Formats: sequence, structure tokens, C-alpha cells
Amino acid sequence: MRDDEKKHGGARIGAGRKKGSGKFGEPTKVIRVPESKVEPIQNWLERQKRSKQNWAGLLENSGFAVHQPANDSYVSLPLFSHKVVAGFPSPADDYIETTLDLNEKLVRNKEATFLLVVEGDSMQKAGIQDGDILVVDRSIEPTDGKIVIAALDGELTVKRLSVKSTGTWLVPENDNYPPIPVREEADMVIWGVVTATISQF
Amino acid sequence: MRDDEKKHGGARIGAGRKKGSGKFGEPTKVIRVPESKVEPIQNWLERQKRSKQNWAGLLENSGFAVHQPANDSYVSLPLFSHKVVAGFPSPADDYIETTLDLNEKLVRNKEATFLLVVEGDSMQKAGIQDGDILVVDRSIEPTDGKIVIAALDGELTVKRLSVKSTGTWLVPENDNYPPIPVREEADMVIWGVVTATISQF
DNA sequence: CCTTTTGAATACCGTTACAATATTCATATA
DNA sequence: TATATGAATATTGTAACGGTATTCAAAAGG
Repeated sequence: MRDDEKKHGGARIGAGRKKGSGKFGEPTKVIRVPESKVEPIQNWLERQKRSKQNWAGLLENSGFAVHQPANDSYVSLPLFSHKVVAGFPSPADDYIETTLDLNEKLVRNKEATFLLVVEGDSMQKAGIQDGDILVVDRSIEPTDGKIVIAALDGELTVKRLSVKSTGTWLVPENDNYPPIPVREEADMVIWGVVTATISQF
Repeated sequence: MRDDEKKHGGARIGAGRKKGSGKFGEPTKVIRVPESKVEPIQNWLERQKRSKQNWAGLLENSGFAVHQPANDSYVSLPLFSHKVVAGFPSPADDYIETTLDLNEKLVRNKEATFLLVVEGDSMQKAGIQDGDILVVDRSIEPTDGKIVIAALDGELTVKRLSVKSTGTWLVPENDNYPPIPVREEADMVIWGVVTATISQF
């Protein structure tokens, strides 16, 4: 076969890169901006891309997602990410990452969830303050490291559960209080695992 | 005088436009950005130049994309008071003090409320941790002592607002950070007042 | 007939180039 | 002395360019 006959391809329809296959997934434009703002803007663009993916993924996995609540209440509030907003604080534009219903976000298992008003400051370091509302899920397995509601001899406490080979402890997150040893599982009734805490100002 | 002798000016040193006399006051660069982001970016640049916005102005043209809920039904969760529950509890029995809908509890003015994810630990003492979700109400007057979301020269921060005769300050609740003086209202745009913070574990 | 290779076709992207303005200021003019 | 002029230089939005990346179907090879 002669060289000039060695041909592949050739003119054809349908060839060529697809539209929207670029890094931004949409048409682009060149604009002129001050030098000092180039990096912030590009960082922001990067975050915009990533955060969209993240939230989508997060919502997917966590089951909070946008799908179900037909008969339940659904109050959609715009949710911003601080990071994303930090550089470009304009509520008017499309910086809204997603919308979120607080009940949905905070309550995974409605039947097993209850709220509790905190008294005392023994969990201050974990961000739990006196007067906070705790969201407690009784369907979650209380494992080592989880913050739990435990009734010790009828005394209700919020502590971090520590299950080690040396024994089980209820550990306050406040240096002024000592860890409490749990001698037997018998003295302790765990009500549930704290999934969130809400402080109102 | 002949026409070709009618001359003004002429070659001379020092002539010409001064550097930095453009709209941005600094060298510029051309960058390519997605079309949908052109306007947001240019709005932001505009605002950076004359960061002259006050609370009222922000409210005016903010145009939040707040999604309206279809209707307000409630998710009632049992709310316990720590004291009351101290006995022995099951959310099913009558230790339940009341029931509470989180959206109702946390969102007073739905149209003016949005959520924000916190970054940083400058408000640790107020129980606001990195990663928390803040509930921000834009309809509440930012007064002395309120925790506010403030954009200082485009930088978004969560701080306690201090309005004294000596001036206005944004005060972090973390000893590692100094209070930030607000020289003029012009530097500062207050997005809203924080009404609650939610930590999830 | 099925799989792999190939290269034309097309989109994308960072940068430069360019033409139209805008600004400045020493000089010519009144 | 005050004003008008126009060369000199900066700025700015957009077009253009060259280099890459991607896609697809025809050609080549099993």
C-alpha cells in the first residue's frame, strides 16, 4: 500500500470534542480583573466546583436528601458554606449552596429521636452549654467516643463514652470534672447518642 | 503661521497617563471564567472598590433566593427537660414535657433566615465551633452584644458586635484573637444576627 | 466479525495582541 | 498668566492565537 493511501479517519460528521466537557462544564468568557484578585477568584471558582460535588455527595450518603418528605414539614432554608461565601459575600448571586430543612438535617430517625435541654457545663469543651437543646438518637449504637446521655443511678448526665480495655468511663469535657468510672453496665443506662446540640442566643 | 507649524505639545518626558489611574487602581490581568460567574465576580469587584454598603442597602438589594415551604406542617419531637427526665425515661411515656418542631423553634422569620457553615474557632467561647451550622436572621437589628455575621472588606466573620461610645468593635470570643476595630460603617457590612448555632457530632 | 489504532474534527484554555478610550502634562497660544 | 492642544502613555474589553484535550468513526489488525 502506498504511503498516501495509508489513511485513517478522515472527514466525518459527529467528530470532535463535546461541548461542556471543559473544566467548568459551561461556556467561558475572558474578563479583566485586578492582579491581586486573580488568585482569590480562581480559588473561589475551584471551591464552587468542589463544594457542589461535596454537598451532592453528602446529601446522597446521609439519606437526608431531597427526596422523601411528602407529608412531613419541609422548610427549605438557604445554606451557605462559610468558605464559599468568604470571598464573595453577595447574597444576591448564586452562592447558595443548597437548601436545608433543619428537621431533616438533624433528625435521622424520627421515631427514635428526642430533644433534651442541658443543665450544667460539664461538656463545655464539646460545645455543649447550659441551656442547649440536645438532639438524641436512641437508635444509634453507643460506642467508644460517642457523646451519650447516660443515667447513672438515676442521675442523668451528658458525657463522652469511653470504652477501653481498662473499663468503661463517662468522661466530661471540662477539666473541672473528673471522669466517672462505670463499674458495671448495670449502673448505667444509656438513653441515646447525642447527634447534635443547639445553642440559642 | 502655516498649518504645519501649528503645533502644540510635542515629544516630552513625563507625559502620559499615570500608572494606577485605572478603575481598579492596580495592574490587571485577563482570566477566563465560566459565563455564569462573570456577573457575580464583577459585582464583587465593584463592591470591593467602594465597599460602601450599609445594613439597609444590603437588605434592599439582597434578593435572597429563599425557598418557600409548600405548607407548614410540623415535625413534633418530644422535648425533655433535663430535670424532669432524671427519673427513668422513655420518650414514649408521659415524661414528655412538650413537643417541639425544630424549624419552628429555630426559625422565627423564615423569609429573613439563612444558614451558614462556620469556619474557624474565633467564637469558641460562645459555643460556636468550626463546622457548626449557624442560623442567621437578617431581620434582627444588630445591636450591642449580639453575635453577628459581618463582612469586613469582603472577609466574612462571626463576631460579637460591640457598639460603645468609644467606637464599634467586632469581638471574637477566643482569647487568642484580638477585637477588631471598625473604623467606619463603610468597612463593615452586617449580614445578620446569629440566633442559634448547631453542632453535629 | 470484533477489537484496536489512528488521525481528523472540534472544544477548551491560557495568553497575547489589538483597537478604542482615558488620562496626563509640557508646550504653544492667546 | 491662563487656556487650549495634542503627544505620550495607561487602561480596558474583546478578538485572536497556539497549544491541548477530547471524541468519534474509519482503517487496520486479529
